[in-house]
Amino acid sequence: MTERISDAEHAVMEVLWKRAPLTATEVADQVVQQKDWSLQTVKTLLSRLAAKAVVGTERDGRRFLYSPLVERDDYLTGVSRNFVDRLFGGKVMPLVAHLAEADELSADDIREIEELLRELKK
Amino acid sequence: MTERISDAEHAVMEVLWKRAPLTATEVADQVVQQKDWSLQTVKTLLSRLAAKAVVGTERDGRRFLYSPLVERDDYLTGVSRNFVDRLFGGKVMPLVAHLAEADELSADDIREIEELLRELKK
DNA sequence: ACAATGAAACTACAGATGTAGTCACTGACG
DNA sequence: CGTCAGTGACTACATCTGTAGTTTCATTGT
Repeated sequence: MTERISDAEHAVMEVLWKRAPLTATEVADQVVQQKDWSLQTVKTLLSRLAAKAVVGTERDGRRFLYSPLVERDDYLTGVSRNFVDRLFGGKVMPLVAHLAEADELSADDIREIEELLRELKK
Repeated sequence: MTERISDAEHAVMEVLWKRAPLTATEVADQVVQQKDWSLQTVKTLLSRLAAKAVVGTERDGRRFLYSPLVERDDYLTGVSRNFVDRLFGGKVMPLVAHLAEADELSADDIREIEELLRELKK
């Protein structure tokens, strides 16, 4: 049921998740610092997101204010589960194991994660 | 530099990663148990993968034998890094934290990961 | 030698995606 | 009051993806 968000759209969402509501121009100003896109491109992405009801629009005089309609957390949960399911058979352990073996985990990372897990077991 | 592999193509790759080389028909036989695709669809996917040099072809008389040219591990590393970079700022901890908060981690999962980390620190 | 079979090659086609351009309208400015 | 700049709406268009169908060629059994 969760609407699909493409990579390009995701960059726009990140801006809105950081602060909202924003006008299209404000969003574009932020996005352009990351991606080399034109204002029109950002507007198109906002329209598509609005069409999918992933962002909401609120009229403000001549322009619109855009706000996310889905929580970043919910989105992350969805894509994370999907990712782990597709690539690691739904188990997180193999993912962590893989990252570790690929040297994507520093000693500090490991310490941080251990502490986090200790907290969780409270 | 790592060639993009689409979702559908990935399903085909999983079969080849399990066993290779295989003929197109053999691959399709496996894939069809998971996805409800026609033989032609699987052949198309194999062709696209071959065009991208993600699988290699070896003539065997009248037909071809297909084998993966990229290691599953390398592929996983690439997509995992990309995933963690895009969604969690490149840090694994927030990912684990997120999964934990979203109740995607069972107590068993946590124990397993802890043990894994302990091993790693050796 | 010929017809049926099976496999690769080529073609198809709609929907999603990335990346804009252009049009029309409206309020602000001179 | 006429012009311009900002804004949303609509249009564009090449690729990529998912999902096949059709054509062609070689092989194999009769």
